[in-house]
Amino acid sequence: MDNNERKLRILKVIIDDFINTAQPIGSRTIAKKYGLGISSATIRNEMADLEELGYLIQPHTSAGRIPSDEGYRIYVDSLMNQKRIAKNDREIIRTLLLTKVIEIDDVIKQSVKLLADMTRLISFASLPQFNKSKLTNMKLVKINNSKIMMILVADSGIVKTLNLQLNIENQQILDDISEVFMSLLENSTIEDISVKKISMIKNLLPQYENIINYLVPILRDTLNELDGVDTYIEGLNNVFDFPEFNDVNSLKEFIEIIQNKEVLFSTIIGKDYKDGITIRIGKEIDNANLENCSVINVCYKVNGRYVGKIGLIGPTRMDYGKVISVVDYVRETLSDIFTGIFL
Amino acid sequence: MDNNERKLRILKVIIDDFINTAQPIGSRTIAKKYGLGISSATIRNEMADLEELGYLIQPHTSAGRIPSDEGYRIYVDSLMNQKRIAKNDREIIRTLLLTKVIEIDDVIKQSVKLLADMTRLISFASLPQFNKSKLTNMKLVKINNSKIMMILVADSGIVKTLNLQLNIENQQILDDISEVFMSLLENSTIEDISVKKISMIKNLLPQYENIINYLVPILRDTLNELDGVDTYIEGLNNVFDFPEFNDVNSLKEFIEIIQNKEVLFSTIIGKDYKDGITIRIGKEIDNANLENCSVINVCYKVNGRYVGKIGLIGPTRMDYGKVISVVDYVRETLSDIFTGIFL
DNA sequence: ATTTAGCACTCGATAATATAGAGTGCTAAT
DNA sequence: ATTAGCACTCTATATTATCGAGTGCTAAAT
Repeated sequence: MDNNERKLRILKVIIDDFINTAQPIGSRTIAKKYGLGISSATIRNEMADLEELGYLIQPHTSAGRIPSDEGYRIYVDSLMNQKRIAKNDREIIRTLLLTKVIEIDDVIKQSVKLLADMTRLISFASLPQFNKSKLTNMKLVKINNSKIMMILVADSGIVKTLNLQLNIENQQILDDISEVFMSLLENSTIEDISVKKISMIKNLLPQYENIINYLVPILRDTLNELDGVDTYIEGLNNVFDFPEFNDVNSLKEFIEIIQNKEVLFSTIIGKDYKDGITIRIGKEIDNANLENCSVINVCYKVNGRYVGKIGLIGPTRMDYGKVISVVDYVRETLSDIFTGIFL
Repeated sequence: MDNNERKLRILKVIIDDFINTAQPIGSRTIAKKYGLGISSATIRNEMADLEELGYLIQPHTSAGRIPSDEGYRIYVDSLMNQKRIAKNDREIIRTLLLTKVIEIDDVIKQSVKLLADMTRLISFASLPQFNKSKLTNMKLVKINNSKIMMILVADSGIVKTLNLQLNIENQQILDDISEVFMSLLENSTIEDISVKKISMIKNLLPQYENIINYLVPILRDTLNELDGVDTYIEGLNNVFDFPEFNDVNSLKEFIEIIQNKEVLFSTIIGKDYKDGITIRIGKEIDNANLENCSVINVCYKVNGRYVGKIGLIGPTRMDYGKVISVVDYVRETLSDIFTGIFL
C-alpha cells in the first residue's frame, strides 16, 4: 500500500520538526511549512491514523502531535536521514584522541568529554575492567614510616595505585618483596594466583610472612575488582539547555538519577557487550525515571576483549542522525586506537 | 545608648529567622514568634530605623524585611551564636580524615566532600603545590615496552605519579636508575638538584645517559609545578535545594560561574594566604554574578607552609553559625594532620 | 474513492480582573 | 517612649474572560 508510504513520510516530517522545535506540530503547520503537495485535511486524517497506530501522541485535543517512543523507533530504524559526521568534528576527534593521550583511561575520559561537547547531551563511559588481566608489574613504594603505596600494572596497560597502611623500615624490604612476587606471579591472572604460589612466596621470604599475608588479599581483590567499575560522566551542565527540563524539580530528579552509580552502571550503561551501536528509546530503557530519555551505547574493546562501554543519554527528542554519526565515529576511532594501530 | 542594644537584638532575631525560613519577616510575626517583651509597633519603628541604617531591606512595601549584606556582616561579626560543632559531625570528620587517607590530595578531596555534605553548600579547595618540597622517594615502574610510570614522594607525604613514554627493556634498568637517583637526590629540594649532582648521576650510569636526560627535566618540572593549581569542587547538586535559585536560568548561571576555573581560582578561592577563617558576604566578594552569595575560606599549611585553601560558597542566607563551626573544625583537623602529628 | 474546503468545537495559554492578607506607617492614646 | 488602632499598599492567589491553534466531522469537489 502506497498510502502507507505517505504516512511514513508525514511521520518523518513531524519527527524532524519536533526534534528541531520541541513543540507539538499540527496539520496546518505541516502543510504550510513543508510542501508535501497535500492539504492539511489529508494530513489531518493521516495523523489520526498515525496516532491510532501508536506512533504519535496528542498532548491534548487542541495541541498538535508529538512522536511516541514507537514513532521514534521507526524513525531511527528506517526514516531518518543518516548523517555523515561533519568534517570539522571528525578532525577534532582524531586530533584529540590520537595525540598526547597515553593511558586508556585518558583516552576514554577525553572521548566522553568530546561526546558531551559535540552532542550537547550527557555522555558517560565505564572504564576498562582489570579482571582477567595479567599482572605484568608490581612495585611497592615506601611513603613514610606507616604507609606504603602498591602499584599494579596489567598487560592491558591499566595501572592501579593503592595506598596501604604498613610499617616498613626501609624501601629495600619492599623491593625484595616485590621482586619475589614478580618472579612468581608475572603474567598471572587472578585464577593463577594459587595457594601454592603464595606458599612459595612465603617460603622464599619467611621473615616477611605477615606482610605477605596482608598484601596478597589486597592484590587479589584489586585484580578481581568486579564490582567497583569506574564510570565517568560529562556534560551534566547541558541539562540546563534541554527544554524538556524547564523546572528545577525535574532537573534535580534527573541529575540525581543519572549520578546514581547503580542506575548509571546497571541501567544506563548496561552490562551487555556486543558490537555496534545500541539505541534505547524512552520506555525501552526500562526505568520509570528515564521515560523521556534515550540512551545510545557502544562497547569498546582493548586487545580484542570487551572492556567497557561509552555512550550518551538525553531527551528522547534528540537529533538522532547527528548524535549517531558522532558516536559512531568515536567508536571507530577508539577501535583504531585500541587495536594497537596507534597505541 | 541602650536602645541601640535593642535594635541589634531585633536585627539578630530577624536574621536568625530569615536564615531558617528564607522568607521576609514582619513586625507582627516577630512579636508573636519571639517574645521580646515589646509590641509589634515598637518593633516596627526599630525596623524602620534598621532599614535606614542599611541593615535591612524591604523587598516591597507590604513584605517584611530581609537582611542586607551589611546586616549579615554585623550578624557574623558580633550577633550570631557561635555554635559548637555537633559531636557526631566532629567524629565523622576525624574518622574520615585521620584513617585510610594517605595522600594529601585525598585528604583535601575528602575534606571538600565532607564540607559539602555537612553544610549542604558548595565546597571547593585548591590543591597543595609541590614546590619546595623535599624528594624522599622515587620509583620507576615499567608499564609496557613503550611506557613507564614515575612515582615521586615528597617529605610532606605528597605523591605524584607520572606516565611517561620511554622504551625500556626491563624493570631492572629502571631499578638501577632510581636507586642512583635516590642515593644522590634523597631529601633534595628543587634547588638542590644541581647540575653537579646530575653529572654525578650520569657518571654513575653512563650507559643510561639518554634516559637520565629525559627524566631529569620531568622530575624538576614536577617538583617545580608552580602554575597548574588544581581545584576541586563538591556539592554542586546542593544548589537544587537553595530556595534562592528557583528557576532554571539562575541555576544555570550560577553553576556556570562557579565552574569557571578562572573565577573559582581567582575570585572564590582567592590568592591571599593568612591564618583563620575569611568570610565574604555578597558584594564583598566583588563579583556581580555572586552578589547573593557568601564565601567562607581557610588556608591550610603543610609543614608550616601555606599550600592551599579550602572553603564554601552558598547563598548569603546561610547558617553561618553552623557552617563556620564545621569549617573551623575541618581547618583544625587538617592542621593536625599536616603538621605531622598524624601523618 | 480520495481529497479537500468549511465549520463548529475543544482546550490550553495568556491576559484581565477580583480578592485576601501580610505588612506598613502614621496618629492618637497610654 | 510605647502601643493600640486604622487606613493604605502591594504581592500573591484565585477567578474569569479571551484568543487561537488544532481537531474531527460533514459535505462538496476531484
